Amino acid sequence: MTQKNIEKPRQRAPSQRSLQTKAKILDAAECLFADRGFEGASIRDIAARAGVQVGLVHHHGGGKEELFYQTVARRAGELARIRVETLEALQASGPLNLRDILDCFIRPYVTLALSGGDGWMAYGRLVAHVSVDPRWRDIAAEYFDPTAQRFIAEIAKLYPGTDPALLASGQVYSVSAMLAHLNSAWRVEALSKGGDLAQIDSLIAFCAAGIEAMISPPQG
Amino acid sequence: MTQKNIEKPRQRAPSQRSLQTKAKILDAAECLFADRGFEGASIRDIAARAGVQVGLVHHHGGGKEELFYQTVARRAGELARIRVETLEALQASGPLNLRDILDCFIRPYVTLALSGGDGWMAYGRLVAHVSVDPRWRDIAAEYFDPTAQRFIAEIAKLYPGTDPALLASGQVYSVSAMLAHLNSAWRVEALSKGGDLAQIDSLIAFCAAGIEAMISPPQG
DNA sequence: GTCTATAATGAGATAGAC
DNA sequence: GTCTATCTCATTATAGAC
Repeated sequence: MTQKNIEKPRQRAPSQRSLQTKAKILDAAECLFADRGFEGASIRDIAARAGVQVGLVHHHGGGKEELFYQTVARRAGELARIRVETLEALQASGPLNLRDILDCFIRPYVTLALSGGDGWMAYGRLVAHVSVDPRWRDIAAEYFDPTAQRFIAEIAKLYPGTDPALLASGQVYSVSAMLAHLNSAWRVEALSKGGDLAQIDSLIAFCAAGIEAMISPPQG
Repeated sequence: MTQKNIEKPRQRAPSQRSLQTKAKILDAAECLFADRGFEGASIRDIAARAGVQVGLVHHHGGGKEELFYQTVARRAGELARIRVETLEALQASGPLNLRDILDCFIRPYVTLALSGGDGWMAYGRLVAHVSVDPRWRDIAAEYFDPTAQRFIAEIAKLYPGTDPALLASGQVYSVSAMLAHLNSAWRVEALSKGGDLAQIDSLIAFCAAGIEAMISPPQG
């Protein structure tokens, strides 16, 4: 039943307590890396927040950089799976338009962030750090690019002959807007005193109309 | 002729050499803060890149956090001035539509980044850090919000009665897309092998159409 | 203003007992 | 696996000569 990657033969499975400890460490690392970035979060802060000893963070994390990778990787697989499953489920019900495809990409993530617990919300801030910093380009290439490529390919089917760079730009702009939607509520509030926050449908409408406008500019 | 802020009475104006040293320090800080974030860039790295001693960075910067503020502030005033002047110049020639207004906000920045020297390009990455991290909300409120408010107000004139939060969200999404345009060329390249990069007009089209779609959703 | 030198702290990482 | 204790190094910041 388990489909965990088995890289090396182990004597035995990790104990229940070990798994819990590792989860606590990843939870703490996720939150602190998200809030303060890689250098801004110290191993000691992470250990303190997880309620464990400093040495344990090294034992489970295998160094700070490796811990950062693990923190990003933990939810990346599940997110990619949900996105693709959502896409394929909707495709089974008929042909999709641009907005449908973007909806399958954006809505699962935003929904998880808003109702999947603090971890998923922090993960959005973490991904924002990864997206901004070329230093983490390997992480982005490994965990995010495959899904992004898949969705770009779906969009390309709708607009054959379109410059791939244009579609890629639209994807990148849309991801940045999605992350801003999740992470910049404080900015929106500062700029609009007293109004309600924009909802997810507005975000998806923004991205879909934006991509359409890029691809098919007004004639003349 | 000088319009520098004079906060305290000083014996004399700073020497030419002092100004050059301070500029070198701010240049180095700008680049390193932009690349590695606040904690990721050390005073020593900044001093080394500026070609000065560690003590001088403290002398001119007044501590690391104060140096970060100064680094953001240095170009913020000029950027805000150019944006508003561009807007008012275009307004003098006739009524503006949404795309015109966004053009006045986005194009000056992107143009400076692409042709105004390495400093302005690095500044885009620096602003991205400020925009992501609530820790710097005071900086954003002081240096970026007034201009953003001005442009939001102009857009609001075009769509009276629109929810202010919707306009603020559109502004935040647009800024995030603009920063992605400047900072995420590496991501676009990874997602579109070999194609040309999208140009600034595509970005503005993306933002304008996105905002229009948010404000006036398709009926039905 | 500039430079050298150093203080004071916090960082990541590890060793070894249990 | 977990914990305590420690090592080693880089960091910010400052003091004081020039």
